[in-house]
Formats: sequence, structure tokens, C-alpha cells
Amino acid sequence: MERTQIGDLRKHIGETVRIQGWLQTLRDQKKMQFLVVRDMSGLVQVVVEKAAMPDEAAVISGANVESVLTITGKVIDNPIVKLGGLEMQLESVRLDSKADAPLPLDPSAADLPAIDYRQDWRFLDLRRAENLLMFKVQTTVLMAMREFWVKDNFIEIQSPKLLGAPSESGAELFELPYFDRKAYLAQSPQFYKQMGMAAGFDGVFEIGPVFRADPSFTSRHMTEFTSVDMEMAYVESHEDVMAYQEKWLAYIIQRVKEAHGEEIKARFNADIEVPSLPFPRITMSEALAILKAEGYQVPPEKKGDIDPGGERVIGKYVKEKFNHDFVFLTDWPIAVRPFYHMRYADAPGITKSFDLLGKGLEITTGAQREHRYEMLAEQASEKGLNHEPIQFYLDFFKFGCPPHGGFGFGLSRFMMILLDIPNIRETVYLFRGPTRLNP
RNA sequence: GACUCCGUGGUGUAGCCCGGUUAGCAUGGAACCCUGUCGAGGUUAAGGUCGCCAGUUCAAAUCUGGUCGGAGUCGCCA
Repeated sequence: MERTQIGDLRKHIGETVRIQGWLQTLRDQKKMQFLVVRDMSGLVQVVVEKAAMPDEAAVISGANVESVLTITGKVIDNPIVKLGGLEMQLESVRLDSKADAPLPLDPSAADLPAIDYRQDWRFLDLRRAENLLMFKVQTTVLMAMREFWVKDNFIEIQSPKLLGAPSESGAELFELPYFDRKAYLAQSPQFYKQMGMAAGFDGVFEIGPVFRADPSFTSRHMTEFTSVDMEMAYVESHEDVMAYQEKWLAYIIQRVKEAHGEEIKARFNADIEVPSLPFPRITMSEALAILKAEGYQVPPEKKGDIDPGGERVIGKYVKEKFNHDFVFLTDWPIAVRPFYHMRYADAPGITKSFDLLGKGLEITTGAQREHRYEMLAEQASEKGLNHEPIQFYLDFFKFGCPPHGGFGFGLSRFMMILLDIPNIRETVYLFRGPTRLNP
């Protein structure tokens, strides 16, 4: 008999079907057994009259909660049953995998253990309905991203994560032995996605891991995370990149709303709203003025940058003033931007760059890139960078490279703001941080 | 790297401020009971020398110092 999804049982009233899943609850009474069985699609109550089937009842009595069962039985419409108004009358049962008792972590318990403990038992934690939904949503997000790009003839790339030389700063690179020399884990696909521009791919994107050796202990940092990166050719300015990104994001959110909006509301109490276009844009000098007017003191050593507290204030300001969850902060001073960001011809102290804040959280950095070899080389020197390790990169711009721009986007940070989840460790399959390498 | 807070049975917590009887509660696990239960219910017993080390004291979960672990904020960023 084929397996029936529990969520589809309503279509099989009166039929005998086969379900497979976890024993979530067992109420073992003198004459009757009531079991709640869970699969990815839902929950169902299964009833057993002990006297009628003593062998089956014995198997069930010996199975602990979270054991995996295969059950056949007849689907009965029964409005008295609180769980979906239907139940299955058991005909046969097979114990496929017995769970030990007690469980270190009960996926259906009302109280949640601390996040550190849950990470130790992540596979059990992931059995929780919230987490299943989280990854269903993430799958939809990733698919929508690809759909949007593929429709626009973007090329998907996989750039190497093993690097031969520290490039940009080097401070946050993980170093590892590589045969008889050293290698480094990529902290960004930045240079390699720009190579796609020089390669004649008009648009490229990459969704893949990046590694940052930052000893950051916050609710929004990881040492390994999934970066969503894109680069597009023939832009006139960073405005073209922002205009693209906001359409892209609105499409993704639209797809999430269609596929999961109601369930997200029920499980996370988060409203999925498709953002209006265009997103508000605020230049950095405006942002600093707004913060001043709001009475927020940016630490003086920030030199034109904004600290996380300031970003939250800007996020709140934009919500109140424009009723918008997103805001582009544009035109950052060169001091706080990398050498490859293009600068304004008429204002060389300002880059044609942006950050995207979602609900006050930084989820993207983007810019038009400097594609003129001489300018780029000069800006690298100005930042005190040795040309030798980045010469392969500078070469991209020596033999014809279209003007271009792009962005990097934090997948898990986006999941945080989408589902109103305060800790990034909740939004990632397995968390990696300075003190977390297992499981 | 800096700072703040936390560390009590498997899990979540009360007690800590104002040291002093068997460290309380909930949940989970075990056994038994229970005309269909549904956050099931009932009874019983079990499970902790209060992260670790040292100190103060007649006496420390409680006060002090150190140490380890965790959470968070900042720096850095996605």
C-alpha cells in the first residue's frame, strides 16, 4: 500500500490507508489506546481497541514517544476528535524505529530549553513544527531568488572557497594547512563574482557559504553563513542595483506570502507584507542628520558610519515616517567602504554604495564597482593594499570589463526579519560560531 | 578584544538581597489505576551534595575571590 500524507487524510474518509511517521503522543488506557502520529504534513489521532487487537496494542505500549511507526487503518470522520475532526482506526502497526526514553529534548513540549542546549540536540529541535516551517520557507525563498534571476538570464556560479592568499583585509580569514603551504577560507565571493563580469556574463549570482574569523558573540553573527551574492553588468550607478534588488526582494516575499503566509502568521505571529516599491532611500549624511534630530548619539569614532543602535533608530524612523520595513542607506564615505566601491566623480569622498536595512538590521551591502583599472589600482594603493596578492583581480579590469554593480545578502538575517526571529541561530540548519563547531 | 547578566534533578524555574531544619514548583521518565482520550486525569516511588576551586563563618545554593561554561551588547559585519 502506498504511503498517504497525514495532511491528505480528509480525502480518504472511509478508506484504509497507510501512514508513516513519529509517535508524538500515546495515551494508553485500560481498554483503548490513542496515539497522535506526526509526519511532515500534519498530525492525526489513531485509535486502538485493545481487546480487538492485543498484539498490535502490545507493540504500541512498548513504543516510546518519537518512535517511528508504519500504520494502516481506516480513516473515520469523527467531529468529536479535536485534532482535525477525524481519526484512524488501527488495523496494523509496525515499529520501524524505537526511540529511547527519556528524550533529551521533546519536540512537542510546551517549554523550550535554552538555545545552547537545543543546538546540542539540533536534530530533535528541528522536529518542532516551527523549524520545519522555517526551512520550508527558506526553500521557497531560495527558489524564488533563482526563479527571478534565471528569468533574467543570470548565470549561477560556484566560486572557490579555498583561497591561496589573503586578499582584502585578511584579518577575518580562517587559515588552514594546504599541502605544503597555507590556504584561506573565502570570506566573500566578491572578487570571483566580478570575474563573471569580465568573463562576459551580464549577470551572475552565487548562493553559497562564506567564512568569517570574527570572534563575534551576538544574536546575528556566525563564522560560517550562506551569502547570496549577485553582480550585474552595464549599470549606470548603484541606483540601478538598488532598483533591481527591491524588485527581486518584493518578488521573493510575494512568493513566501502565497506559499506560507497563513502558516507563518499562525506559527510565528509574523505578517508577511509585500513591500511597496520603491523602498525609501536615505543618504548617509541625511541619516546622520536624522539621528541627530532624533537625539541619538553616534559614537564619535565612527567617522561617518552608523552603529547598530543607530541602524535600529533609522529602521524605526522609516517605519513611522514611510510605513516601510526596508530602507537603503546610500552614499557612504570612502573611509568605511572597501577600495572597489566606485566613487562619485564630483564628490570623490563619497562612494556609490548602499546598505539595505530590514527592520533595522543590516542585510545587504552593495555598490557600483570601480571597473577602470587605473582608478581601481589607485584606490587600492590609497587603502594601503599591496597589489601583488590582488593583481589577479586587478587584471579582470585590464582587458575590457563592463561597468557593473552588485550586492551581498545575508540569507539567515533575511529569515530573521521575515519571520520576526530574534536570534540567527534559530534560522540556520546548524550554527557555527566562535565556540560552536559541533554537531 | 571590552562590558553586562546568568549557571539549582533530564528540561524549565523558585529560593540567593536579609547566610541556619528533609532545596520548593512545573514538565519529562518509571510503575500502577482509569467506559473515547485529546495540553487527558489519578496514585506511588525515583531523580539534585545548587558549574568548579578556594576563602569568610559555628554554619554557604545563599557572602567574597578566582576559574570554566553560557546568553547578550559593543567593536566587526551579512
